[in-house]
Amino acid sequence: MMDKTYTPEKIEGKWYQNWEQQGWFEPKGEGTPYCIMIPPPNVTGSLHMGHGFNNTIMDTLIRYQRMNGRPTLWQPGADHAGIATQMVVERQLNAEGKTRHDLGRDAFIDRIWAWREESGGNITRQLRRLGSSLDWAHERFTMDEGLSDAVREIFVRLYEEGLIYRGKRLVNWDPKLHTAVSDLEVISEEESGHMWHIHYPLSNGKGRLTVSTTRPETMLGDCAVAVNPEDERYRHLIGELVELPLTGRRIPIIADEHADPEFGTGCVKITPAHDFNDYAVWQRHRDETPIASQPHGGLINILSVDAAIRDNEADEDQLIPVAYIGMDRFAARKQIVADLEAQGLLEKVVDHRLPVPRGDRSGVVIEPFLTDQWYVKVGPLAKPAIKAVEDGRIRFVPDNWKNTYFDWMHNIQDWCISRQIWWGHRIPAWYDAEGNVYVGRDEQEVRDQHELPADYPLQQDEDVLDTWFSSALWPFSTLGWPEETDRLKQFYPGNVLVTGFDIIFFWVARMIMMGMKFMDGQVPFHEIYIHGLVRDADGNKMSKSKGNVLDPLDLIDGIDLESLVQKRTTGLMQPELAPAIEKSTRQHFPDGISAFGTDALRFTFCSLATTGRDIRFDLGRIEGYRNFCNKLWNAARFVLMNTEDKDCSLASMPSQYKCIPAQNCGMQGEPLELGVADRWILSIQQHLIIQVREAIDSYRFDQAAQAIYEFTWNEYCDWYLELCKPRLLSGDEKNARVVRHTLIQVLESLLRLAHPLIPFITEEIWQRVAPLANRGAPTIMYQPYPQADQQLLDTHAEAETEWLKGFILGIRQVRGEMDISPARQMPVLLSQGTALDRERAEAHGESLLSLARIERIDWLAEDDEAPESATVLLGELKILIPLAGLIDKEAESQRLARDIEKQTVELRRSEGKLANPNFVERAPAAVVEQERGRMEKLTATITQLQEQSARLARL
RNA sequence: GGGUGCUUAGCUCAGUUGGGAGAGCGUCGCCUUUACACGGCGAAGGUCGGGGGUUCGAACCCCUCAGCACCCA
Repeated sequence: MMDKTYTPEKIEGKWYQNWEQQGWFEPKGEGTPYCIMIPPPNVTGSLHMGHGFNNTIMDTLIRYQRMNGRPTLWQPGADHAGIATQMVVERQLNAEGKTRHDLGRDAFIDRIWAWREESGGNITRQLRRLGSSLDWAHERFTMDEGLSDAVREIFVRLYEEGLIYRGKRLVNWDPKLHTAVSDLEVISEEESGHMWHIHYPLSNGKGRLTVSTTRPETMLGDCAVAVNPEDERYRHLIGELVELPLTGRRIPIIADEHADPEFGTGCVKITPAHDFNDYAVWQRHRDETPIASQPHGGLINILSVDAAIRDNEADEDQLIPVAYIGMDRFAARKQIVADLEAQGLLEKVVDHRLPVPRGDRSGVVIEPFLTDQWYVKVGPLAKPAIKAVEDGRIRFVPDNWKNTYFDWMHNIQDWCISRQIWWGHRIPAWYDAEGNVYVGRDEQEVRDQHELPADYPLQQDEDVLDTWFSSALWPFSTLGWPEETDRLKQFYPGNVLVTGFDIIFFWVARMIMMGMKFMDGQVPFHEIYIHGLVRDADGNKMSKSKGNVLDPLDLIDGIDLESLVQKRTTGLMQPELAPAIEKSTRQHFPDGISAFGTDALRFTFCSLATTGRDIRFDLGRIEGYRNFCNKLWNAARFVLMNTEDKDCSLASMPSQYKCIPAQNCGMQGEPLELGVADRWILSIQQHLIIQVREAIDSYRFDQAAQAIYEFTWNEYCDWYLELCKPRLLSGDEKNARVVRHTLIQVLESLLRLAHPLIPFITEEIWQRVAPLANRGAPTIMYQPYPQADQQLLDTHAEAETEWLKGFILGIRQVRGEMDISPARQMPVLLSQGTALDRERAEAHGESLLSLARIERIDWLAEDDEAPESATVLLGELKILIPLAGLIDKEAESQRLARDIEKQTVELRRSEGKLANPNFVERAPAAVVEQERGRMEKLTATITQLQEQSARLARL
């Protein structure tokens, strides 16, 4: 006997272990391969709800295709998350009062590896708890040897082709982390600031120019003041010089389009080493003598790696005024503004909103900074990648995401790939004392290639590569590239990439570029399913600092309030946020979170997978789906109670269920005569199968989940099971056998149908149910996914069951509206009606008595006067429930009045439409016909109801 | 400034090529009926953001306004 209540924790762990131990997650079989590349989670982390969502979808697809008989590959892995990981370990060191420099590079990296050993397990444990059927034997990590080989190989090949170069450029510099970061790692948001208006006196003493700037401290590095060549106010000054305050330098006034006459004073200071726009201006003018003759050709860096004012170099004289040397950029700003004011050169300060760029990891203001960096020349790689999406070799789902992709790809900038950190793939470039650069797979190769003797001093580049560089190779590097492995042949290209829209630029586009470049122009995947991002119940993005993250495991296992508060408030980057987080946590989860189990969580994720961008995660939803699991569980419990150790007529399965006689279930092998209800449920299950397959094939997991839910609860449980009960109790063994047979068949295939979404509960129940259907097997995982059987479609049975439902619903409605207890049985009289009604009423007498709780059904003779009754109309048929102390006459007459009112409104609309000649003439005939039918039916119904109402009043 | 998306029941969301708006949760009423109270039965609840247009007919197509969200510069 099954437990009365579904308890996920009793089944989930056991099944996962079993599946994994049996090796069932590895690709098997001969068919067309199916492969999904996992978006590698970041080793520093633990999985959040977004991962849970993403993995549920991938696992559902994988399980679906596996059941369809295809060899499926879904390989786990993680990326090394250079900056994030290094930060985590550095924080640990800080707590010990050390820095990474105390340890040195090698010891520090050892330490990170050690840390990864313990933290990496966290993610894999979570993935397992989610039921992910990943091929664990082939887990990969971007820093493992094979993938590192791939990284070096690609770097060298791109370099040799001129697609990787080194250059001194302005980069986004993170002054806290001391590294360059790519454009994508900079988050620019509007913040409050100021606009300073500063006077720059003309060198000839005949007046001054006023520049406006949001960053006055950078003036120390100015090389010019630009005005718009069209600007009448300043045109005559072009070519003159101004005194750069505080520095004693003279800089030219130049003409450049960059100066916007509408903005501020129309005069812009040009600081090419500290502003991207100014750098561009400088590039346009650097050959002009007034610029070229300045220190460093006008490209004057004034900051240190910490974004403090730097010291002067030996040959610079006093380029940087000594007064400011060593001051942090913000302190320097204050001082410089004060000094300008003291000299009467500050005109005014106004409040100003401006976009401020911050590092996505460090949160500090990013500084445009002049450094040597490595770049990928992206243009040539982007071209074929754009074409692949244009001509449909790669398809976005939903389709319009391709526009986002095109937008970015058409305006793509060269990619800065070097990072000044230690954790990552070290750049395979070596330098000699002369400043020559040698790129190769390793130092020996470099020496061999360039005929450098072993004692010739070479120094490897200190920098490492952007993590996304290795992630971009993921679809082929994880399959063994550059070796030509069988896996690579079998599983590249993958079928679909499942991911959120937030990494289309970071990852998706780069994988396409690299994949096509190094896999002979073959795309890495054919479809990209872009899903929404999981947000909290209020629609806010989940983040550690907001303290609104949910751990999928806490939804599976449950967590009490105190532990949840604890979890959310420890290890915060900004500990001062803790009280607010605690408060809102207590408010949102006053009772903590109860245990819902993996299947409920997965079903919830599936049902949330609509085409929208935001997915609000509401506890009410998961609770509902936990209840669904319980419903399925109890339906199975009912079925098993009535079928185990009983004759289920295994010998005569309908077409798709052909099988051999079972040993453990007495069966006579007699032919089965399916009843209407049996044919009905089998028929609508075929519709369900079609629906679910279509839904999954088109990535509409919400529709798949909805259809399964609807069928299971509202058809199979609410109607079929209820219709079975009287038949099982009737004592008619032949009939009971048919019922048992159908109960089992429908449940068994329903379990297979639902398995990709809710793997655990389906496996658990299936193990008990399948033998009764003569399908016993070690796992449901490799059972065929149901296919609709046209022969089981039965429109007659469907129509007849609709009639039966209508009958029962009508009576229940009266009962409900009159607040009649279900315990109270009621007699029913039938009058009028067609021959078919009589036939059906006869055939379904028992079902009607049972489901509508009817005492007895009698037909009213034609000349008999009906007693005072409540009336339900079912087409021609009148169903009468004698009031007889059961129903208040007044209440019934009110009920009728309400009904007449409702129907009349409908009738008016219908009549109005048909009275419109345009409608009758222009609308399709079928629509007009439908409208006529509707009107006739309404008219008849209203007439009947009115008659009934009048009769009631008379009596 | 440019772009994308959203606005449907109290809440969260579905809604196929335009042909009488649905679900889950919540609410209200009746009920320990032998699978399930994580339940059963019934009910109430909507100017489909506002306005205009196309059409015999618009939640759906077009224009416009408003609000919200995100992306890019």
